[in-house]
Amino acid sequence: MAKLICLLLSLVAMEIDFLAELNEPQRLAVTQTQGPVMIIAGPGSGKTRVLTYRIAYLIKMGVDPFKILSLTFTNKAAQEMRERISQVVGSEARNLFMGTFHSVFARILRIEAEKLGYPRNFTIYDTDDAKSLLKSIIKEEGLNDKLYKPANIFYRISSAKNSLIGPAAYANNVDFISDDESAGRPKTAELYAKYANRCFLAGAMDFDDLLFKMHELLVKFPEVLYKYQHKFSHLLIDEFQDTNSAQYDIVQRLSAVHENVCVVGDDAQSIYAFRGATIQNILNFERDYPDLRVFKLEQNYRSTEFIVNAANQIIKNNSNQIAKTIWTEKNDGEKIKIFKTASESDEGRLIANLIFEQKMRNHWLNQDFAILYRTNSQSRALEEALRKLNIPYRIYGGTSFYQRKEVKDFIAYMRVISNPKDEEALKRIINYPARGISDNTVNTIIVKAQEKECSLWEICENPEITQLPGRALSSIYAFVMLVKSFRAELKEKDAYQMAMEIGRKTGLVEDLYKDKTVEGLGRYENIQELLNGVKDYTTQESQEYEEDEVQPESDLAAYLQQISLLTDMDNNKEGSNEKVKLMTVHAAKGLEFPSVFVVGMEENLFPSAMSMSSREDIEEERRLFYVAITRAKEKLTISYALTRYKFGQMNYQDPSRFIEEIGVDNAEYFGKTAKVEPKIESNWGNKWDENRGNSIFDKPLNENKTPLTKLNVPPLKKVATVQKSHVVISTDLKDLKEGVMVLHEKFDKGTVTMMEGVGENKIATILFDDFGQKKIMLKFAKLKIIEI
DNA sequence: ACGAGGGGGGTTTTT
DNA sequence: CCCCCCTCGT
Repeated sequence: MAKLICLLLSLVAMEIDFLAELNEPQRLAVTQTQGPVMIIAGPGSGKTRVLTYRIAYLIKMGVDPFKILSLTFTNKAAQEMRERISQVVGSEARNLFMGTFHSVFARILRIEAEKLGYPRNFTIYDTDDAKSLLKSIIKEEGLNDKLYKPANIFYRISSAKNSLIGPAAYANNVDFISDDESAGRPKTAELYAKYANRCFLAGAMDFDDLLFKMHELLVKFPEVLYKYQHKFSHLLIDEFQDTNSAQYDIVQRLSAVHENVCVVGDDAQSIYAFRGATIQNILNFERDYPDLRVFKLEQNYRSTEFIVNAANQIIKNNSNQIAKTIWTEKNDGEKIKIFKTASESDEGRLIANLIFEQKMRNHWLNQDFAILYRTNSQSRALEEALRKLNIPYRIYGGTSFYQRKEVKDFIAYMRVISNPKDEEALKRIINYPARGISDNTVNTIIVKAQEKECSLWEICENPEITQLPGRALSSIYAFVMLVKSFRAELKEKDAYQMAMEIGRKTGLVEDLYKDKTVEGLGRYENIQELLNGVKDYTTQESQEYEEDEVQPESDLAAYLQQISLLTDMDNNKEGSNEKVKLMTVHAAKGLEFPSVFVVGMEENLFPSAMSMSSREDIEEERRLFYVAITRAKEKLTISYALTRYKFGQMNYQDPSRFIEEIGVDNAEYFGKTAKVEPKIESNWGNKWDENRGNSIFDKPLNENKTPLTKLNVPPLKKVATVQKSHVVISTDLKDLKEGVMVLHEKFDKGTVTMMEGVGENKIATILFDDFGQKKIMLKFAKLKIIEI
């Protein structure tokens, strides 16, 4: 009785808590626990809070956490949500089934794999593995690898899988086939079939297979479908606008019995169409669930008024959207600052200075800042500038830790030991470290495996049938023995012990240890880090789940599956909490920062040149910009550069069309001219012709091959006199080795003198000011003196 | 078997 | 420019 009262009291207390913290639509979205629910949630509208409370509420209402499946976009989001829920409901939160689509399905597939003919410890091929396999298939088929590029074929296969089209269906699919034919790649369907078969023989699934095979599992095995339909009584899907048709199909199937499915999304923030995501899912959802309750969260708690206004201004240029108006009560903010800079490095310096200044003025910390860009390669110039001001930063995304060569090699050993059929891993290590198995031998094994329709490993176990010479055979025997000796220990050892064993027996760690070069040291440290990671994983797993029904999964296969789905975002590196964060806009989805910098707002960069062929493309880029600016809570700074290097070639840039869309009332403009011009006059080159005194640019660039370090001073040539209101784009002498371009306003007056002949493939230029003191050196040929 | 050096190709975003 | 791949030399 007392217990019941307690429960009631806590329910009441909780209800009050919820009511206090949630606004009306949020509260409705939380408490509508039965039946299909769709929450359209604008940026900063408390979407995560609603999801968190909804799950907590479900648990408090007596739903078993084991029966709740919550699919998020990143593992980190899941982890954070789990923590927040456990603050409300306690340790029960641990039993929630939470994670990304990919990781949750991988977990289920691990349990059910054998039904599909896969081993339980199947490997997950990452994109590199997949492309490498495709590359060898293309080669084996004797196809022209200029025409059949692995990346391209991979993309085709990926799109097919995301539309639930298997190899057989692909071969009969009019759209796919006609596209391939007109692209001159009629063999694509065949390659798809071969690829799928090879993956199967290798006991491997790629990322898309995790969805595709999950779907197959539910379709082919009604008892499995039944099992999971009843296991999960409540489904929650975050970032629904970024799900693809395969994901939607699976969600529909899983929720078909109870229809307790809650999707949360924002059509205006859909930015993953390129990997099959479709807003159509949101529209279909209304069609497929007539009883659907829809809630719109339109109040933004994150950003100040100017930012929200600008966001609304921008998104209204898109034709395709669900009507909603985001509003905020925070009306005391400052305007968005828009900076025009001369070059990429100038932009970097500006941002670094602004961060420095804002830190001082507002007593903000490094972690309050984020710099967002369209492409990963843009981080370089920013890094340089931040480093010069000693501002600690951390880059998210880009080449992940697990993709480094030495790490991949080490992991390949673990993969082969866990699943010897894993072809890609086997190929990596079969002769690494060198053990006398040549490329030719490996090719013979591949051919034989093809012939026998089996994995490479099975050939290695019986290498006699290849009729290879005795020397090669004995090398293979030795290799097989090595792997088998590891496998024998698999049962009694956890992942960490196995990893240590591998490091010792293969000599991998020792080899790296011996290498005392800087790179070698780095590689050694990476392996150490990897081993630490394995250790953390094993201890964590066994501790956390000790008293629970959940099985500890600290074995090698589980570890491997987990890391292959880990993103850089999930990686909480030491000290990254005190750093400025650099990432692509895509990676910033779902995050927020007090001060946000959106850099490189130039036409052909953002929007990307690759995404301007259709209205849909442009609209996705616009949504991406919308996502970018709505990350900012208080300060938003946008910048663009007038020049940018691309393949070592300097190009003049136009400001992004999106800058205009912000609206002049929401922004202040800074830079060389006071106002942002919608179009920059393209007369950059003309003035030059008038001013230049000779034609050093006409000479072939690679005429002089003196290395940069041997800096001689050839005779000077007077080229031009800079007049007032001219701008010289040049390079600081100290920046020479990095080739950083700067805009020098100081050169209001002065003589520009140039010389040629320094640096490989480059023409260097030296500028003197009138006082003959400051020397500024140009590394690049394309000096321009322009009038503003 | 490995490295240096030439040649060619790429230019988006990611689970 | 940068990175990958191929070749050729040791």
